[in-house]
Amino acid sequence: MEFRIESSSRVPIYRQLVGQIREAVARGRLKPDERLPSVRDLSRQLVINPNTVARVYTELEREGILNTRQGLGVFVAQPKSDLTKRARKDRLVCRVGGLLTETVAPAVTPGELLAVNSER
Amino acid sequence: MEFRIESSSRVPIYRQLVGQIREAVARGRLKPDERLPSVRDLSRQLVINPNTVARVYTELEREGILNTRQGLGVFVAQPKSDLTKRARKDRLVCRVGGLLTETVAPAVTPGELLAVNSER
Amino acid sequence: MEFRIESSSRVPIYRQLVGQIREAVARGRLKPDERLPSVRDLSRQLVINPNTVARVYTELEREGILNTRQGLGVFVAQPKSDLTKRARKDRLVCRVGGLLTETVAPAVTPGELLAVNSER
Amino acid sequence: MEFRIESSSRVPIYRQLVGQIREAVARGRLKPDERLPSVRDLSRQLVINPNTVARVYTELEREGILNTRQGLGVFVAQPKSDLTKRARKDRLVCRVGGLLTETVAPAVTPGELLAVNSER
DNA sequence: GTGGTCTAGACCACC
DNA sequence: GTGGTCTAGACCACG
Repeated sequence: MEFRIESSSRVPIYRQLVGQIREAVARGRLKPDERLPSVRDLSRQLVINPNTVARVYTELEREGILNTRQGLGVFVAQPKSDLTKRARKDRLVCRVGGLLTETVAPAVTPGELLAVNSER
Repeated sequence: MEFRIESSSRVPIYRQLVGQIREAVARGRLKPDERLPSVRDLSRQLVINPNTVARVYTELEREGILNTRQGLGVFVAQPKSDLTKRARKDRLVCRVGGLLTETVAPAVTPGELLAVNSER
Repeated sequence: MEFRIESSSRVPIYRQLVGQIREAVARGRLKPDERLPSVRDLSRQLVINPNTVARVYTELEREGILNTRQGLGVFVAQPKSDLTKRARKDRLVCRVGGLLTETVAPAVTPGELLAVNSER
Repeated sequence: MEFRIESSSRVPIYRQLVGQIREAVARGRLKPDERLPSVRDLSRQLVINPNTVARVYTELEREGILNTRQGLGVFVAQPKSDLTKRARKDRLVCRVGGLLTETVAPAVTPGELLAVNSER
């Protein structure tokens, strides 16, 4: 499993990582009980501060996506309840709606939106 | 035209205002050549610093959404050229795509996305 | 003789007018001893503040391009010496050079520059 | 890399700085991924307010010339796409054209223009 | 009156 | 340490 950091992005590094791990878990690229790289390894690999990686793991543990086992490492947690999935979906729907109004010229047809979705 | 600032929000004041004005222009609640409140008036009304309002106007002017006329005030700009519209659309499509992967939930159907769009 | 003000421009109105009159005189569209519109007429025509027009005439009079005859109006002055022409040319050469470095990507060929010049 | 502020100039400090950095990047004196002085350092060096430096960096980032990495500093961005280069070129050609008519002196020969270009 | 620029100094998020 | 945001208050150019 590989992660990528875009240092030119305005999105904080820790948020980029959180997002990528969340996505990997959701898509099954990271499976329950699979072990993640250690804080030190991942920080060296991405050339970022170890504190930043630690923060990412902590945050995802609070969300219930990861859990740490003392002395063993950080692991993917068991799948969550449907309730959480529902919450995530609502959040997405809300944010997309926000984007649509934020952009002044919404000359985007439904078809184009779907094309973006299906490409991914 | 009224604006609201939520000081409890984590979103910077100036970004809240930028968003509201952008949206108002996009929705036609603010029309081309319409004058916006003066920097001083709006800052008094929202109880924020005049510099913060000035920053908002400056940023929106750089985006081509507003333009200022020295000594007269700040006005809604004429709609942009198709070229710029194209650029905005590309930006939107790209950001929506990013959202779709960032958010874990693939449990959103195309129909739901469109519903969000049509509501607005 | 007609003048045009672009209110969306960041260039101050009075500077736009000064430039247009200077150009008109230089190109011979306004000839020596020709009378310009009165301050009040021109301000009404352009829908700008009379003070602004007055400032323009004052500035051009200081430059020796116009002169006012009390009770009669403002007129185009007699042609200037070559020394002033030389000074203007130097100014232009300097400003074009500045533009060329200011723009980050000077992917403009000499031929293109000349094309701009000849079109006008 | 050194910057100079002329406080006697009518050009705002932040615009002087923006121009110098833009030029340095264009000329290759500042190379992609090179780090610029921190806001605090540069403000101390030039004896100006940190906010003014921050404004410069913010503006250049919006232009895509710089990008900031949280907690690390501000860096020269990678060269832009051809599309953007094209836009810049168009802008330049347009502005040069404007200069040519604004300035009264048509007494500049094509050869002189080119001389300015090649000197730089 | 309008916006534009600058300073001084504060607090915050991120690394 | 880094940049980002906000406030307070000053002075200037423009209309």
